[in-house]
Amino acid sequence: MSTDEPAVERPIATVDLSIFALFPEGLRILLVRRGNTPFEGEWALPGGWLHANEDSDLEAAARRVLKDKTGIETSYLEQLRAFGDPDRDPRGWSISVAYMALIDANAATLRRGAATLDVAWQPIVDRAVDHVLAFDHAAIVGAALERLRTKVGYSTLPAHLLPDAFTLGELQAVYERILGRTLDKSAFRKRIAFADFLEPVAGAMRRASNRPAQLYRLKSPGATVLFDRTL
Amino acid sequence: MSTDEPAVERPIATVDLSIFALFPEGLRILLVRRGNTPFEGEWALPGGWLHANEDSDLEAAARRVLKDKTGIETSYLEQLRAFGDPDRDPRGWSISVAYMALIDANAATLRRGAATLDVAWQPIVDRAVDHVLAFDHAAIVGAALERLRTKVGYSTLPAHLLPDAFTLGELQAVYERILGRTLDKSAFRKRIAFADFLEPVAGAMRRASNRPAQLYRLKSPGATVLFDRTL
DNA sequence: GTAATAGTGTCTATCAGACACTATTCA
DNA sequence: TGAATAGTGTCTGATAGACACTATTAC
Repeated sequence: MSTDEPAVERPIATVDLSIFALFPEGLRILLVRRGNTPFEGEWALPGGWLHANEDSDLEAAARRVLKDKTGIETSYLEQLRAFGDPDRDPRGWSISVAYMALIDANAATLRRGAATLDVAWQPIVDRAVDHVLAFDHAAIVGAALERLRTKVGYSTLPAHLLPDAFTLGELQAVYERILGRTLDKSAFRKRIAFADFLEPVAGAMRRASNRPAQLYRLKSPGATVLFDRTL
Repeated sequence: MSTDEPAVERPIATVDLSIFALFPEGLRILLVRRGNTPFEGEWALPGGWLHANEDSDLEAAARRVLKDKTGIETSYLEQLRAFGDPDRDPRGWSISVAYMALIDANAATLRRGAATLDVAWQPIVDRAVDHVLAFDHAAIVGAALERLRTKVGYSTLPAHLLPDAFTLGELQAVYERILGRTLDKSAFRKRIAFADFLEPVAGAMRRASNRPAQLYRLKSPGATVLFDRTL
């Protein structure tokens, strides 16, 4: 890092979030409709400027946005990467630090916010959103989906799309829906048992018109366990 | 992304590089000694401000820094992530977009540059640099080493630390030095053959006082192949 | 009983790692 | 010849996936 600060303006810097949740119809992403220029009226990722006096770092800014839009404070949140070039924002050279969050759809209470016309869960169809998005947000969503699909294959990440307690059958269904293929029940359970990241909730069972299923929760909700082989 | 631009100043934004190369004594990282405030006289990662009229995006800025310091244009370059908080730079809220580069030590010609007092390959000892570094660059180096060591286990990444043509024995030695353990020759070669990312250089052999070894090169120097299992 | 899902056991093809063996050069 | 590294073949323990089986509930 040199100190030859150029006379030109510093770049615009924002934090933008790809917040995913699983619905009965499939995977959805939280989008907002912009109430201000540029791209007024268009759909975009929730995000915003850094608040210099409020945000202690980039992740804190992302958590602030997540809480503002969904009310959720504890959730899986991971930085994807930074996107930056002179053209993605018509106001000039800009940097977006992109984050991905996974939440339980039932735990979120959407909040529109002052600067947005609308906020909604939009379906993911064919690995993309079926809307034109503001800025380069379509590319950011593409990178987030790529990361999600890749990481699902070798991590405990999908558990964050479920409520705190869930059955192994429900967890397997989440993996299958995101991977887009069926998994063998026996092999899946061996893998989960080996990874050793779940603990049974004592006495808690999911009851239906069949044999009841044991409920499990994450041993360490904050830690994501990586498998050493793909599923 | 909302448009409620605060009255406060936009953050400082820089690109900083962790450039690694393998020397006979071990892994080293390229550092510069700063010639300007803040942290004048201290060692830091090579990096700098975005050049609004010159850089077409963040990676172009990183490639510009890489070329300025080493003369190298083609190299493995990967964004780590962005680091940002109000305290890492005494001048105020700042963002560093961190990149990791791997180069062949013999291909680099170090260039000091106007704003730096010195530029040198510093050894990596115990997963860190044996110097106090400016800003939060020690944390960035730690993240780069973490990414390097993790990714080596399941990718073709170490090949970029070698010259264009190399033997399988040399490639195995690079994996072993970065992983810090020996690998079985037979298993290693089976893995490399399965990954199918090398091609023999016709007729080119490494000669010594033993059986000559076939030289190989990357089929696609730009693409990094990921294994589906760890080494 | 049936329907439905939970949960477990067994078999097998595959493969990573261990290890030994052959091959080819220089000195 | 010996030294050194290149390159290959064989065996074995571990295991992912296929598949069948048992278990337990509601109705």
